[in-house]
Amino acid sequence: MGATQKSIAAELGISRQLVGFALSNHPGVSAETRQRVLTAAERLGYDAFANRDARALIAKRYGRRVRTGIVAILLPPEFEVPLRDIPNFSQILDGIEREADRRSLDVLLCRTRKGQLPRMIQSQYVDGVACISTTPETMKMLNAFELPVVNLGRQTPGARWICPDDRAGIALTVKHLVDLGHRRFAYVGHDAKDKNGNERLTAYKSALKAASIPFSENLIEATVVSQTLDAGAAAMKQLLSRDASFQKTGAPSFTALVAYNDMLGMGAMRQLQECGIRIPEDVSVTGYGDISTQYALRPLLTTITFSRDELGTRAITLLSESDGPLKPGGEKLPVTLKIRESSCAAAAHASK
Amino acid sequence: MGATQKSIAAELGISRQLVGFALSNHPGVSAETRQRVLTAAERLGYDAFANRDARALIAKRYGRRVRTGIVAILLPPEFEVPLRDIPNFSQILDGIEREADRRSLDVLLCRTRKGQLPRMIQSQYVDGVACISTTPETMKMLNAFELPVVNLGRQTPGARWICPDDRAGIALTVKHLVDLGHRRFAYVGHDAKDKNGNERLTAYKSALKAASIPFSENLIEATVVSQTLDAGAAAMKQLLSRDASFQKTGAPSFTALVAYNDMLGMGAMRQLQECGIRIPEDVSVTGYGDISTQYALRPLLTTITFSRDELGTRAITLLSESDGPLKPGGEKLPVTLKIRESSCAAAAHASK
DNA sequence: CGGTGTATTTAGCACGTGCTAAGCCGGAGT
DNA sequence: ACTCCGGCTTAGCACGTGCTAAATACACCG
Repeated sequence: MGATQKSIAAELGISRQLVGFALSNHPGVSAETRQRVLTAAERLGYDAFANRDARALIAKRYGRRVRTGIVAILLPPEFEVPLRDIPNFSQILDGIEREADRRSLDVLLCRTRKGQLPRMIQSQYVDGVACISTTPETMKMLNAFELPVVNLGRQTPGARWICPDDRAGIALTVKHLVDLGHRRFAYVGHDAKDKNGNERLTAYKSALKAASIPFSENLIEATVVSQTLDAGAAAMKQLLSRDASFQKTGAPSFTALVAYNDMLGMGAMRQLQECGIRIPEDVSVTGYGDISTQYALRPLLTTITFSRDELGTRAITLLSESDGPLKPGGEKLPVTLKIRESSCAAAAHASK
Repeated sequence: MGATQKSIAAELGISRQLVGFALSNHPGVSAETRQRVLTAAERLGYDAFANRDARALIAKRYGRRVRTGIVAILLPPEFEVPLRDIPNFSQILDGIEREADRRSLDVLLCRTRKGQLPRMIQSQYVDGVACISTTPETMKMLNAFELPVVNLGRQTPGARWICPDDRAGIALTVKHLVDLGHRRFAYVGHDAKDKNGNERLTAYKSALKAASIPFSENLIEATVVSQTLDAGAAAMKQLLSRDASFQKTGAPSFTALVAYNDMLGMGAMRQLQECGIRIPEDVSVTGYGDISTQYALRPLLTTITFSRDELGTRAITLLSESDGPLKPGGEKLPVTLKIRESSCAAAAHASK
């Protein structure tokens, strides 16, 4: 099927090596021979890619890397996050796939298996790796390879990452709530070990400060690592159990709730509703990440959104334009506030 | 980095060939030597996969195929269907990915580029191909390769496919509408060249017959190939322009509309609404495929759904359990009726 | 015509593997 | 002692390629 240098050489009655030189634009080949080789190669359907085993082998011989035209998407381990729970995964993938297609790259989906990096990555069979919200530990492992690697949606010091602009996002949500007249805030879903977690909480605090709203540590609730609806509900349960106002009157001491992300926000919302608290009339809730529309929960979350497409395309662009490791650091994507059904003016609450 | 047979041999002071025999369980190697080789291989981190170039090369030498541990997902060309418009793509992918992970396979996303099959498939670098609703023509091209190939969600004669059970699905929807008291039906979105199209229309006709409902060719509307909202709306416009009752009274001659799929159904619904026809009060609409929840359109479509997960897992199972071409033919997945907001009793219409 | 230099071509190695055939070595049979 | 045989080990080829070094062809000059 696929032609080889040998078969071309046999066709033209010259040596295999000469064909190799001609195909790789080596100097010292007569123009006439080169032309003959090229046309014969065309005619016989010679495809360097088809014989990539040999090329890979020879590349190893000379300590070079060979481009495979494959970029790996490293998914979080399955038991942690099913694909459909990755925020708008198909949008990210859409961006990735479109840009990869434009650059004639293929996309390989793979996962870490029991702490081990995928063999396709370990054996350097990809041109780059885009990670979906991967842990700093895994990023560190990836740094050992001579590959461009970028983490999407999660800040990881010492590695390259692309994230939504958390500071701006939280500032937008708090401003939105303040503009609606809210003065008593709570925050749910902080993870002190997480870089994004710290950034969002810091932004939250400084946004409150900017609006001269008092900040109470008591109204922050942490969650376990698993970011599920149940985790959000549990966190809210905790928060309410410490809330003197809620214990006495059934009305929480806050009218605005900022959640670390949509999933936790929805969980917290569910818990609030189960306690007879109406949303948004009693408490306005905001999320982050804009995944709530996938779920049939009401009300839809007011949240922060950003272009998942751009996240994907930017990642592929970054990877394909470098063939060595990327220098550590991050870049932030612009965010917008999506006002939906879970937030309303605090006045409604006052007049109840 | 990666150990080779050579390096193991050097370590043990034996020949490279002996190492090769020991590793491939060749008979005629003393038990002691074999054990020494295996422990040394373990210790040095010998990974057959890492040296797959050489294995691929030698496989070519002996006319064998070498397993790469990669299955390709062949997407429809980009300009036709963006990923997010593939019905519940992330669910299918979820099933694919989970089963692939379980079998230690990786998943490669690729597209046909200007009519050409992806090079990864052409050069036999995958162990199998799962196609997403691919055309019969492309399936024919794929049949030329010595690979297991299966088409998902579309019947393709001469190739292997997995589909929802169209006959049962349409029977369910028609029965649902009949049970609601509907007697006057219309159908939108027929494509005579499409196998599924024919199957659904045939099922539609025989379901009507079973309920002794008269069938009018006049109340079937075809569409162009592109299955978009606009195409659905255009088809409905056509249908209404031929509808004498609608022309005279503004009320269409049908109270139940069966659409070939959700996308066309939603388009048709939009067109009906624009003509002042209420859904479901005036006309009940059903779709097929259950993708409407992704869109913010109201009312949500009553539709046929099936397990996208199962579609994916079944595909991977099929591919990974065969290393030659699959014999042509299909299998059908069980479907269920999802009653949502677009259908209601015909009585409501009668009493209006 | 022989020598010298340059343009063009070829020989050969290596990458790491699977398989065939040939080599080695100890014990049994004649 | 010589041959033979079976178990174990090694030599060698091939897959297709990129590169180095050697070989060949060719033109030129004294």
